[in-house]
Parts: sequence; structure tokens; C-alpha cells
Amino acid sequence: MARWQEGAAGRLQGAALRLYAERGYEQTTVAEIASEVGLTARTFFRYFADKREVLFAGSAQLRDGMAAAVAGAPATAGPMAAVSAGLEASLAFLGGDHAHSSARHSVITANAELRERELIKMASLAEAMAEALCRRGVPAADASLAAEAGTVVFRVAFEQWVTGPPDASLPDLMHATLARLTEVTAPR
Amino acid sequence: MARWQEGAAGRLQGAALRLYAERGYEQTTVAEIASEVGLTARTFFRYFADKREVLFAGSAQLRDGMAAAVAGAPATAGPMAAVSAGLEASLAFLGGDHAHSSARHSVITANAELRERELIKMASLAEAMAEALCRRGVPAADASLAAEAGTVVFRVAFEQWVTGPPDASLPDLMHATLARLTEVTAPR
DNA sequence: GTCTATAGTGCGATAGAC
DNA sequence: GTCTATCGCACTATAGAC
Repeated sequence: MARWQEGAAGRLQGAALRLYAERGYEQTTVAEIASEVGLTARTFFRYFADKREVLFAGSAQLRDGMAAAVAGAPATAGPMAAVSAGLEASLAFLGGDHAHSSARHSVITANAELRERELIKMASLAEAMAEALCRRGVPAADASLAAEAGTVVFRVAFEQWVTGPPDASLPDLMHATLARLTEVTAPR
Repeated sequence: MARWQEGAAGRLQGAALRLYAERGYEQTTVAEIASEVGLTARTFFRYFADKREVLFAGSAQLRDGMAAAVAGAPATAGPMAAVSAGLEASLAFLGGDHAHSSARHSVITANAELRERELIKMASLAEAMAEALCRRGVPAADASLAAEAGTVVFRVAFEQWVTGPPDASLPDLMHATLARLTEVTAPR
């Protein structure tokens, strides 16, 4: 019989998302989240750097997975094609649980601090992909532009997915959005 | 003799930027900034919603100016051309003081919380331009894509400017970066 | 202008597992 | 004994309430 229950981090994440959704992010204290799963606030901060971070666990794996996909794209692929491979890789991390993604998205968009945190996570995705592009020999400025453009596609497609019907295809939305971007930015 | 000196907000901004640069954002307390110009922390929070916001005064005007330029672009202009007009309008707000912009940029990039705040300001620029595009009859998804692509250009060009030589031309960098974006996103 | 709740940190104590 | 997860306490600064 273990003295502690296992999966403290996961239990904290679940309780946090539920409480943030029920009563709002600002109306929820860290102490409440922790006591909800039989822990104290001090332990919460052992696992998460701050009150926001509990909603963004796993973002490092997403980032690394996308960067690896960019790095591993065929040598013949141009910058945008490599970024597209990165977007493809993100689907494995995010396409699974529509209900969870949707709830999480609602909580985040309802609060400015959480939106800030989400944006910096997006920026770190872009930075990681840009660095991978640089290693492929893409000039730094082009790499930043392609990577940031990729995250724009990611964001727009993902938002359409979570706010739309549960049976919509995230891959299809991603491809369609990428096509729209090339259309919109094309010179007339 | 006035009971208080005028331009409290401006003096707080100046002191904040200076102290953030000298000893770092986290090592500076609001009380220090305020006492630096003969005020109290309570007064600081009368002018600025939080410790970060003092570095982002004027961003609402920038946003409104850019949105107005998008709205006022020729009716024949496509989404990206209208966004380009918005970028053009931003130059009047930002192209002036290279030393100040550079110092501010250094402070912001040195701290994660400040980067978060900058990103949400960028997102609000994109949102405002996207809304202006929608009013021009551009479909919502295309409007988001064009507006976000515009802020990507804005960010990349601005960073090149502040980190480069003081006599470089921000307008030229902006145009060149926009051209690179269309090149990079073009289908092969 | 004062008072207070909460976020977040540093250090140390505890209580098992090994 | 060491290691690790957790808790307790004291503390500062932010931010909002009164």
C-alpha cells in the first residue's frame, strides 16, 4: 500500500481544468485545486511553475515532436513543406479527444492570462520549427516567417476544430487552412 | 506650485523602463518605480492595470490606427493589400525613436512574462485587423489568416530593425519582409 | 489611503521505501 | 543510512477590496 496515490500531476491537471471550467480561472485558488485531490498548494508548485502552467503540460513534447518532423522532412522539401510536416506531426498529439480539447479551449479563451500563456507556447513552437529550418539551411528570416506562418495555420485550424462539430476532421481542416493561406498571401 | 507634478503616467513609464533595464524586471518592485517619481504603488495601479502594462501604453492607439488603415484601404485592394496598408500605418507610431524601441525590446525579450504580454498585444492587433477585413467582406477564416500573417511580418521586420543598425529603414524592412513571406508561402 | 487575499518562494521537517 | 514525495511555516509582492 503506497503512502501516496500515484499520478499526482495528472490528478492536479484534471481537477484544475474542471474547477477552472466550473467557477472560472480567477475564482479558483491553487489551494482548492490541490485539496480537491488530497494535496496542498505547496505540492502543486512542485509540479507546476505557476497556476497557469497546469493547463499546458505536454506542450514541450508537442514542440519537440513538431521540430523533429520539420528536421526529418525530405531534403527536397522547401521551408513550407517542412513546416507542413511539422503540422502533420501535431495531429497525433491533439486530434484525439475533442471534448477535452474543447473544454480546455473554452477555459483558455475566457481568460486573458491563460491566452497569454497559450500564445507564448505557440511562439515556442514557432521558434523550435524555425531553428529546425535553419539547420536545414533555410535563411533565418525565411525560417521565422515559414514557422510563424505555420503556427498561424495551426491556430486557425485548431480553433475551427474545437468550436465545430466533434466529428469534423482536424487533418482536413489543417490542410484546407494551409491552402487558404497560400491563396491569401499570393500576389494578385 | 502644483500639488503633484504633471504627466504621472509618462514619468512612471520612463522610470519603469529604466529600472527594468538596469536591474531586471523581476528585481524591480512597483513600489520602487513609484517612489522613483515621488508616488506610491497605489498610484501606479491607478494608471496601469499591472506591473507589465506600463511598457505597453499606446498599444491601443497603434491597434486602432492599423485597423483604421485596413478599413480605409481602396475597395479594390485584396485582404493582404489592406493588411499591408495597416502595416504602413504602424510605421508612424514606431519608426521614430530607435534607441527607445531598442531598449524596450531588450527588456521585453529578457523576461517571459513581458514576452507574454507583448504577444497578446500582437494578437489584439491581428484581431482588430481581421475584424476590419471582415467588414470589407472578407470571409472570417481568410481575414484571420491575412491579419495574423500581417503581424508575423510586423514582428519579424520590427525585430530586425531594433536589433540592427540605428539608421536602417523600418519601412524598407517591412516591405522586404512582406515580399519574403509571399515568396516563402508560394506553392512550388 | 489602508487592509487583505492570493501567488509564489525558500528552507526545513516528516515519513515512508530501499 | 539515502532518496523522494509531501507538508508546514514564514515571507514578499502583486493586485484588488474596502
